[in-house]
Amino acid sequence: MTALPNRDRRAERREDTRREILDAAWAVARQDGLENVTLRAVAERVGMRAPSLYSHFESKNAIYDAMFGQAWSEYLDQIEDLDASLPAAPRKALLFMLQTFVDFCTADLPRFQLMNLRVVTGFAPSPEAYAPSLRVMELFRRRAAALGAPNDEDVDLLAAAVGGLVDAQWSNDPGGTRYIRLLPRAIDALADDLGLPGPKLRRKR
Amino acid sequence: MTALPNRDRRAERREDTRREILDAAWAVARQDGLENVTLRAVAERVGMRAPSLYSHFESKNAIYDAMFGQAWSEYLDQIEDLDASLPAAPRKALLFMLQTFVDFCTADLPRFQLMNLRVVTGFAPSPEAYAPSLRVMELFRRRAAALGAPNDEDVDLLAAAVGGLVDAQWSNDPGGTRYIRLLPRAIDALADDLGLPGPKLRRKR
DNA sequence: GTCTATACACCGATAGAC
DNA sequence: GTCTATCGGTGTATAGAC
Repeated sequence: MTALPNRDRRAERREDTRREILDAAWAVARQDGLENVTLRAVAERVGMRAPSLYSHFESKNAIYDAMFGQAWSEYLDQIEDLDASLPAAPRKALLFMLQTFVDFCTADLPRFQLMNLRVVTGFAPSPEAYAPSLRVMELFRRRAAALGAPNDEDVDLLAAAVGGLVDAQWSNDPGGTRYIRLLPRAIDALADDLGLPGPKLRRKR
Repeated sequence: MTALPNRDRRAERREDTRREILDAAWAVARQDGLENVTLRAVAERVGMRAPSLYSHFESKNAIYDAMFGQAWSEYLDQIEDLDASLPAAPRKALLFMLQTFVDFCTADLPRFQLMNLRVVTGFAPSPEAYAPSLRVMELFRRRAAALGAPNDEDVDLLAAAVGGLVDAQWSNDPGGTRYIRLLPRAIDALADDLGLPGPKLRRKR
């Protein structure tokens, strides 16, 4: 009976290659647009021929799928250990949380398109890739409940409104702040409606 | 000196053909998805070969452009003569206006994607096609001002939030009402923030 | 297992005959 | 104005070298 190595070096290398391919895909997406990602362009960036990618991903949509999961996981990592640094005031805490999402989404257009819009037709995230986005939503619900907004509908409305602000920002004023600067006002309005304690984030006009 | 006919029959026929092509493009978009529209599929539907479309549109993006303008014009027509039938209560009037937009956007996914999202990369609407969407926004601002919301920022926030609701509806619960049913609550919250007179659309929890 | 070479069917677009 | 023929590109599939 031979001893098994305690690390599977082959699997590690495989995982490295997969990550390298995904990095290349992100780079191409940022340069040429999310749906202008081509297997040939990705392959060239990692020093391969296009068909070789099929040794690591079973299709182009599988690459999109992995990118989708990667993006949400990255955001999840960023907010997971944030409980300690949340402000005490409920509205400020809400703003802080949502602002991290807005910042994350406005920093990278193809990432936002992949995470929040259904830009790539024929692509629907697999349950596995969808999981981290559900965890984000769950975490958000838990924190909102702790702040005094226990209702799922409230969180849905807030999430949809924030997504709408980011989308409008990218669509109508890319690089500017015309829409996303309205986030504090949106939170105040909703918080008032929910009966969340003050103080208000913005002065009333 | 020969008399000119008072109608340019040739131009009329040309316009008819253009409209026929656009109708076919919408049909393909609804069947196969907005970005799976191919010139060959559109041409087949109108009984042509693909290259013949170039006699009527200078590129595929020009077809998208015309569709974009068509969609917004259609919505503009629908709401232009609505002043008379608006409810008297400000919040009800606001809800009525926004509900027409939500209904219009939830009725047809490719149309919504073309109007509100930037799904087709490399496509940006021409100034000419963009005009009717600006007229819709202008009309909306005018009516909101008449209802007591004269500030551009308020209208921006409301528009972005409504767009977010529709997008979340299509992305996470297509065919359902989970998000769009929150419209009255969203309006109440914003209206309270703006100091718009009641009565409220929804009972407070 | 990993990669290359090659092929296929499709895409948007153009040239030129009629 | 519509056609055929064709171009360079695409995603995808498979055979086979190593």
